[in-house]
Amino acid sequence: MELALSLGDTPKAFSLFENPTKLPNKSFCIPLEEHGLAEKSLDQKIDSSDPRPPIQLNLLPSTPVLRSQPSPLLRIPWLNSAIGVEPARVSDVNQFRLASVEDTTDEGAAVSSPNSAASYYQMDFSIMNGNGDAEARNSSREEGADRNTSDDEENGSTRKKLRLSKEQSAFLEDSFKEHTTLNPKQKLALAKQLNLRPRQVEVWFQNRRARTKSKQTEVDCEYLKRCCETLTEENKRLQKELQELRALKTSQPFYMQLPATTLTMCPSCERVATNTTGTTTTKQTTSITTGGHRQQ
DNA sequence: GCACAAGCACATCTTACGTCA
DNA sequence: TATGACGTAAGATGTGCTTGT
Repeated sequence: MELALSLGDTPKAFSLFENPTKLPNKSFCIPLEEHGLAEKSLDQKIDSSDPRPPIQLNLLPSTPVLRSQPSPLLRIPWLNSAIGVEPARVSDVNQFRLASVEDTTDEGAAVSSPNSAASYYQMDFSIMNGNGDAEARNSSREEGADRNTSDDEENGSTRKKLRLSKEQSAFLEDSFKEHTTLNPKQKLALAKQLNLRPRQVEVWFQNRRARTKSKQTEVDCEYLKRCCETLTEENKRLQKELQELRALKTSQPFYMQLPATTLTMCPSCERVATNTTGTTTTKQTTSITTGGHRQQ
């Protein structure tokens, strides 16, 4: 039995899954919501009056979302049961990647820049923004688009960072919910739809994945902490029980000949063992010496 | 096998924005 | 109320790795 726990980024440690992108879609996850760690920014971005359902992050430890960083924690069933977490099944959210792609370079995007008359946006987000702040943001975004066509060094001004409008962010979030990586066509389509450069969309998705992973790491840490606490308690309890049994054995040697009244489960192999004096029988027919189970 | 391009993760920088004294 | 310091979120950039051609 191969146990592998990780705090953070140790993808190499999980030899069971060399290529996470080929993992089955039955992975478990620790929903952030359960841990009260749902992204604050997400909450901020999604207006409470927004009729759309709240965006739920499927932060899958093993989804293709973060292809090199599968979180293995919830592959350990006894850990889940130990801390009382009922893992949620999730569906694959990123099943498609088109093999043939068209040109998606930013140069290509420049053709459909916001200032291009040939652009055919499906949604005019500059119109959708109803407040002056958003308008300012859009104007700054257009400055960004202008910067795309003219070098920063050209005007010598410091770059002005754009802030995506609520609508743009919500739209990107929705897209992210559907697929956390973009193929070039999707990237282009999103960029056109949102009046952004493809590079911006790409960067947004990269950052989003990174922050999702960061949050997932937080969740994993919390999860491991709880596991550790639970196991420590269990260890204490078992040590105490062992001491009592030893004391009993020395004081009442004949008592131990009686059959045990409790069943114990080996946490490593999950086999139920009936303990009697001097013998241990498992309820499974397979060898109990495998999988790290130590016969006592 | 090598070169190249594309895409990604990751670390980091930079800027906008909210909070608080 | 205005303001400056501070922290945080998020957009942007650079770098190295992987993968496909």
